[in-house]
Amino acid sequence: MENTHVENTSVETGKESKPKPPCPHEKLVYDSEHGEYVCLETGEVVEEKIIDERPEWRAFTPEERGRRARTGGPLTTTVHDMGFATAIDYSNKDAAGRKLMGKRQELIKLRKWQARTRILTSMDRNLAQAMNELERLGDLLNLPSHVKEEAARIYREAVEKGLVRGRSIESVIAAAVYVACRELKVPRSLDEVSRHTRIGRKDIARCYRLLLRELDIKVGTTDPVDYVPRIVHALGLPGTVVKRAVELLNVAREHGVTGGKDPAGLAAAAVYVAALEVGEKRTQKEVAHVAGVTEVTVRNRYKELAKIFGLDANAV
DNA sequence: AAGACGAAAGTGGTTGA
DNA sequence: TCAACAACTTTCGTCTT
Repeated sequence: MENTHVENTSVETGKESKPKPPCPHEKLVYDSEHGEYVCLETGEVVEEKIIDERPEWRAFTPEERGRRARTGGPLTTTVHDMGFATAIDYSNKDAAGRKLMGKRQELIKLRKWQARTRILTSMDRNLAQAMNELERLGDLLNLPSHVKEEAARIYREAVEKGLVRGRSIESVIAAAVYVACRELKVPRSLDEVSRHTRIGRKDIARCYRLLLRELDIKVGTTDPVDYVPRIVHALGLPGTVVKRAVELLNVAREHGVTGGKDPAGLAAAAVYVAALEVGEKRTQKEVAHVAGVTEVTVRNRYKELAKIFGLDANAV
């Protein structure tokens, strides 16, 4: 990674060097597998520790309870009532610990209403269940929290428009997750999403299209570039490979060979070539495996890339 | 022996009548 | 709704390292 800096600056010094920041981080790509942002200019990992905004739900023992650093629920849309919930407990004390003076009857009545209104409408009930499912699915897919938030927002909107009626919560949630991934450029394939649900890819795809249409959401076609960091990382390759692979993909796009092709396959081939170039060879099979395509597809894309760049075995 | 390459047949999804 | 179609996969054989 460091060499890249050196390379860059030494090239740039041609035009009278003012000390630029080593990496402006203008083009960042999210490596969702590891919760990192990777800079396309330098391949540098920008931020590794994404803050975990999830609540600290669990405290099984009194000691654990004491150790919980944060208080209060997170104010997020992934909690069905936005995190606003008041509980009237059974100690008959108010928040300051003073005894509540009202008649017992009154308190009992209050509690009853509280229980009744906490999950007020069927919509709230639906959302509560959906958020549960979203949390589960999000964990299995290693989704960063902002994606889950977006999925939650989409789902909420879907419910409000009555799109869930007649469909299973699970399938709409899965579709919402998929939409959020596409929107936020966190590459997850339809297959990956469906693998963790009981819903087939077909149903999810149908719901996905429905959401796009009904909620008027636009998602760009998947950019192969988005897959690159994930593949590179999975292969344990240096960040320079990311940079090079992205360059290759951009040139390839200009030559118009990327249309209609599986983006994962394209990314895989680019990574394969880039790895070869930096002398960190990986087999086609390895690359294909982590990219979720077959060896043959990698090969075909590779052939097309090779034609453009006129590279035979050499060419560094 | 393992990887790279290519041909041929099969599969799931999209498109256009 | 059906057929044509393109892209991808599976399978298998051959060549190279």
